[in-house]
Amino acid sequence: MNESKNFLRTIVEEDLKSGKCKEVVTRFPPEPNGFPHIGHAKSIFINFGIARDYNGHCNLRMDDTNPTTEDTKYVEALKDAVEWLGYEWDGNVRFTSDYFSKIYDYAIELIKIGKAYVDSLTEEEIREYRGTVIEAGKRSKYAQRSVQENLDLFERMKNGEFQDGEHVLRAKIDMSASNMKMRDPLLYRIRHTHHFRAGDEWAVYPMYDFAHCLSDYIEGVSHSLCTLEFENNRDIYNWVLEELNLEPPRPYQYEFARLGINYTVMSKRKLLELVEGDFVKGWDDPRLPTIAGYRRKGYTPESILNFCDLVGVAKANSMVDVSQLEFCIRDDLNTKVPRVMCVLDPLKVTIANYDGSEELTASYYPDDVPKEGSRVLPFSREIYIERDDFNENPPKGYFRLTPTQSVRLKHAYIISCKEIIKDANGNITEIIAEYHPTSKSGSDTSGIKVKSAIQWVSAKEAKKVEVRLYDRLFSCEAPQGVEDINPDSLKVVKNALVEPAVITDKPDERFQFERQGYFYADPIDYTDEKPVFNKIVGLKDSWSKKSQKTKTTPKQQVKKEQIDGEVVPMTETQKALYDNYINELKLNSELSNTLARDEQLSAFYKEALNALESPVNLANIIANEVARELKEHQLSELKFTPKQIAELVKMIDDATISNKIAKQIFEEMTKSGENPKKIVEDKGLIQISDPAKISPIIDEVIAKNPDNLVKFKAGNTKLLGFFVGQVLKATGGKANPKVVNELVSLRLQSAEL
RNA sequence: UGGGGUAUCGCCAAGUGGUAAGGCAUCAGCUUUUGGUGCUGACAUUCGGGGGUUCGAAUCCCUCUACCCCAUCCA
Repeated sequence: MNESKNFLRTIVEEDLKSGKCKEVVTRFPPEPNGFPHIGHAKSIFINFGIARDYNGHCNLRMDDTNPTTEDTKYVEALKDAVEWLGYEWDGNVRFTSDYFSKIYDYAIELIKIGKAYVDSLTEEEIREYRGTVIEAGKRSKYAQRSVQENLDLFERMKNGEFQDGEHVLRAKIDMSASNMKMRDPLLYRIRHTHHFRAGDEWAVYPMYDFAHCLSDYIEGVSHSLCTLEFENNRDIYNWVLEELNLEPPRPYQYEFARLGINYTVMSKRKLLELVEGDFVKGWDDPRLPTIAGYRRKGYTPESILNFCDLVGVAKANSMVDVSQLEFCIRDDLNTKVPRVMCVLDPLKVTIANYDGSEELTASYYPDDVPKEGSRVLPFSREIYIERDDFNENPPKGYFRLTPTQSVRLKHAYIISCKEIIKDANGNITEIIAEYHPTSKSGSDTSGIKVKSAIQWVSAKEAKKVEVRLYDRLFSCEAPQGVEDINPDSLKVVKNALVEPAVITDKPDERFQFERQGYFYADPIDYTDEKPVFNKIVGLKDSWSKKSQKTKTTPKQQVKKEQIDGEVVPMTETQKALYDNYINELKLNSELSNTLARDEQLSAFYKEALNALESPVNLANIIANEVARELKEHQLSELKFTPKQIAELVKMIDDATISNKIAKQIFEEMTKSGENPKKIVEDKGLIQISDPAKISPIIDEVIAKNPDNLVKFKAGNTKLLGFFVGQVLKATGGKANPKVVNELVSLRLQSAEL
C-alpha cells in the first residue's frame, strides 16, 4: 500500500470521523454491455479497496437500465474480473433491474409533489427546446399537465399502451439552468424491448440519472465513486435525493479521473472495433487492455492491483506510461517464477571434443530469489544456442560468443568457437566448438573468465514449442484508431526449443525463459502435443538499448511565452473608483483593480474606511482575505462587519499583532463573528517582540535540529525559513516574525557546529 | 461562447502559509554464472504564465493561458 492516501480516502476518513456516515459502503456499478478492461480494474481497486480498508463493504451492481445493449455474458465477465482480482462483493450480485418497481414508486412520488411530468414532445423537439450552452432552453407545454393527468399517463406508459418515443417522464427543474444536465432531465423512456433479466415485464425503463442515485440509496451506499465525466450529473443526483426527502443516511457522489495508458485504447467503442474488425483475435487477445486479455497473456492479479495502487487516484486527466505496468508485472514475477532455458532462434553448436552425454542439476531460481527447486538438465555433444548469441564481427562491448571470445553455457561448461560453417549464401549454419572440461558449473577450476552465460538446449532432448511474442498493439502513444495499429504486434515463433523440464515438470504455468522474458502457457491453445507460450513481458534489456542508441537530439529549452488575453474593460464607475484608489488613497494598481471591479468589495472597503483611516492595510486584507470569503459565501452570510475588519487592521497598525496572527484572527471571525479584540484577549495573541523572550526559543530550536544547522552552514540558505517557522510554531505564532527573522539570521551566522 | 473540472520533473503523484515526498523512466557506479535482480548515487533553486499580499507563497488574492467534460429517449 502506498503511504500517502488519496483524496477519496481523505474524504472517507473525514466522513467517518465527523459521523456523516457510520459505515463505509461503496459499490462497483458497471453497465453489463462490454468486457471489463484495466480501467474497470482501477474502479474495482478503489471501491473494494476503500471498503476493505475502512471496514465497510462493497457491492457489485449491474447497472442494467438499458435493455437494448446489455447481455448476461457481460455480467459473467464482470463477475469474473472482480473475483480474479481477489475481491468479494457483499451478498449477491445486485441489479438495478431488481429495483425497477421501487424506482417506479419514487417516480410516482415525484409526480405527486409536482416535480415530474409526462412530456409528449418528439425527440427532435426535446433537443431543440433544450437550448444550447449559451442560450436558455424553453419548457414544453406539456409541463403544465395536472398531477392527475401525469399519474394516469405514466401508468399507461408502464402498461405498454404507447409506442416507443411517444412520451417520456421528465423532472421539472429549470430549462435555463447553466448546467445543461439540469434542463428538465429525462427520467423514464418507453422501450418495448426484451430485458435480459426483467424479461418483458416493463415497457418503461429509468434513465441513468434517476436510477443510479436511487439504487445507491436503496443499497445504503455511503460513497458513490465514479469517473470525472459524471461531475455534471452530480447536481441531478443530489436533486432527486433531496426532492424525494428520503430518510437518511443518503449517498454522496465523488469523482476521480479515468485511467489512461499510452500505446493502447480504452474506450468500449474502439475496443469493439478492434475485435469486430478482426484486428485482434477476440476479447481475450493478449494485446488488448481487457482483463481477459491481460489474464490470458499471463499477468497476475497482484501485479494489476499493485499498478492501480502505484498510479494513484486524483482528478487530473492523465496518461500513464505502459512501462509502469510492465514494471509491476516484472516486479511480481521476479520472485515467484522458475527460470528455464528456451532458444527462440536456434543455431546448432557441435562440441567437437565432447562425447556421450550427462545430466546436470540446475536450480530453478537464482541465488537472490529465496525459493528452492531444481531440475535435471541433459547435456550432450550437439546443442542449440540463440543465433543472437554468436557474432562473427562483434560490436564493441559484445559479451557473448565470438571467434575469439569464450562464453559459458548456463549451468554447464565454457565453450570456445573453433570453426564457423556457412551455406552457399554465406549464412552461418553451424558452429564447431570446444568445451573446457574443468569449467563445469559449480566446480570450475579452469580459471577462464567469461563475460556472459547464455541459454542453450541439448539437441536430442529439446522440445519444439510455439512461442507468441507480443508487442504493443499501437505504434503511437495516443492512438486514434485502427490506422495507428502496429503491424508487428504479434510475432509467432513456431520452432522454438525448450529444455525438457519445461514440458514434463510444469512446476508453474509461468516461467522466466532466461535472458528473454516471462512466459505463460496459453490457457486455451496449449496442448501436450503442441505447447504454446505467450510472452508476458520482456526482461529489461540494457544491452539492446545501449547498442541501438541513436544520437539523442538535445532537448530544446522551450521558453514559456507569456500570452495575455484580452482584459474586460472597466465600466465608468469602476474606472472612477480605480482612479480614486490610485490617486487619493495611494493603493497599488493590483489592489485598486481588484477592489474597483467588485461591487461588494468596494462597498465593504468604503465602509471599513469610514471606521479607520488606514487605506492600504485595509485594502490588503479586504482584497485578499475578505475576497476569499465572498467567493464562497454571499455578502449577507458573512459573520463579520467592515467595522470589525477595521478594528483588526488597527491592531496591525499599532503592532499589537502581526500579520500572521491577523490571519488567524480573521479565520476565527469568519466562523464565530466574534470581535477581534476579544479574540486577542481570550487567546492571549499579543505579539512578542522582546528579543530576550525570543532568543531562548531560538537556541532551543537550533539545538533540536543539528542536521539542519549543518546543512545551513553548508550553504542551504533556504533553511532560514525552516528555522523561522519552527520558532514561530514554538511561540504559537505570537513572536514578531520580523524580529525572529533578524535574530535567527544572526544566531545562525554565529552558531558553532 | 454559458457552466463544471484540471494544471507540481519525460510519465504518474504527495504536499493547502515555514526544508518541493515517493514510484516509473533515464543516467552513472558496485554486485551478479540472466547485459535480469539487488544495492548506491545523480535527476524540479521551483510548482501553466504574469502581477499582488506576507518576514516567508506550490499553497491566499487578482488576472491571463492551455486541456478535459456537458446540448443521447447511452451509462
